[in-house]
Amino acid sequence: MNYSINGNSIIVPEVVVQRLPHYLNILSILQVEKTKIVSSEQLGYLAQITPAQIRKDLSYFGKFGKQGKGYSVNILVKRLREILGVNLQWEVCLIGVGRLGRALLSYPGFAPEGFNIIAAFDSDLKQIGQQIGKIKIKNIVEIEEFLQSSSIQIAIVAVPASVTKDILNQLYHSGIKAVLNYAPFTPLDHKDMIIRNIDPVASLQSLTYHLKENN
Amino acid sequence: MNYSINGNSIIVPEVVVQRLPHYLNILSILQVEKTKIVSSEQLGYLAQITPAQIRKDLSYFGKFGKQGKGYSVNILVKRLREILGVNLQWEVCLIGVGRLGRALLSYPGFAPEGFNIIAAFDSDLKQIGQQIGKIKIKNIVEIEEFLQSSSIQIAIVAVPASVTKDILNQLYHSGIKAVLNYAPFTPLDHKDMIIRNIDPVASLQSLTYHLKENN
DNA sequence: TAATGTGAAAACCTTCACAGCT
DNA sequence: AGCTGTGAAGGTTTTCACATTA
Repeated sequence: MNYSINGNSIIVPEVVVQRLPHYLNILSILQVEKTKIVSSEQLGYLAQITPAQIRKDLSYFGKFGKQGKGYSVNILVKRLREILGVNLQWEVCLIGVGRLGRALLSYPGFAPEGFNIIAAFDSDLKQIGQQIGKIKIKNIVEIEEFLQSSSIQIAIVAVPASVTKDILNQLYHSGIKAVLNYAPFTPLDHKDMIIRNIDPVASLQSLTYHLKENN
Repeated sequence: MNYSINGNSIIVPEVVVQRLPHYLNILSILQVEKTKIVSSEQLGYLAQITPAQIRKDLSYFGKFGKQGKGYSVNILVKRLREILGVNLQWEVCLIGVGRLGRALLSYPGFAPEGFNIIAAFDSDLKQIGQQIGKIKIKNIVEIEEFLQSSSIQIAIVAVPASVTKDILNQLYHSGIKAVLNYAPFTPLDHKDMIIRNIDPVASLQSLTYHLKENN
């Protein structure tokens, strides 16, 4: 993915982008603890990443440190939030309000980070019309129309495996640009719609590989 | 991580191990559809991975295909399940029975894959003693003793950020070898305890990077 | 003939090591 | 004096391309 400094577009490896939230997370804790300055050495220790890696990662986006001193925690937090786009508020819609979807609706971790679920959809007639907190569950068939009159770019998908592919296609055609997908992985290559999969079973399966005796 | 073929130990890159559940997932679907043979080309198309990558990945573990033909779906499923250790049943304990923990307890996706949550722990006195399905919630202080008289190697952690580090240390000292961690990332380097983090906020934050205008 | 299995090449990512700045 | 920022080196992962085999 590109990042431009002074009009020069630079390719930032995706692995680097995915480490930034982790840095930000640790820096935010330091900020709460009123730490003013942090070196790549200290940050590396806290993040379990080599100091060189941290400096290199940050260097893709500019020069944020002071040589001989380190990084200002406040400045680095501010800049990382800008880089990630987390300084903005993001409206998100939720697809699927089963057990998992409901847990996500009431998950208190999204809003403080600027992610606000403002609409929820399902296909189950028993669910449609129900009120959960501030949100009234809408019929999935209305989603395309709804998204056309909104600026939502992000969807969280928590639907059964059997309908995931259809839902993702529908979201794509409705203009959704990014998906956090809790359904078991559905490979789909809509370039210009980015999907992050959360699949606990796959994670467990790669853990058991390491637990087996005969490996 | 090592894998031995005919007594020769081979280093398998961790990225490779983490792709295997994905292959297995797609192959299982093919199996249900009664597909008998699949080529790396077809599998690659379905998995959105290059055919060469798939062949290379599989070659770390042996020769499963027939030249000129492709791979037998049944054989490949069987072998991948053995390689991942998913042909076995795994007992798992859950730490934290808040909203998320309860959703995980009733998540129907674990058991069919051989992951059985057989105990749950919390520190909240209101929760302790409660019965959820077949499971009675135990006091977290009893966990070390409990684990010593069991063969559980895997824990799923769904506790508040503030106590995650303590819990992970406690699990480590109780002999837990693998953790699926839903709490915001806690860097900790206990070699010989493997941690997989699931952090939806971090995932969303790396998505918004790509959605910003000025990148 | 068609597709695997695999060395070798290419691409990518991490670490090193030090010039340069404060 | 101390730590950043960064080319260059080193290591890892992916892709290529073809010999091999059913």
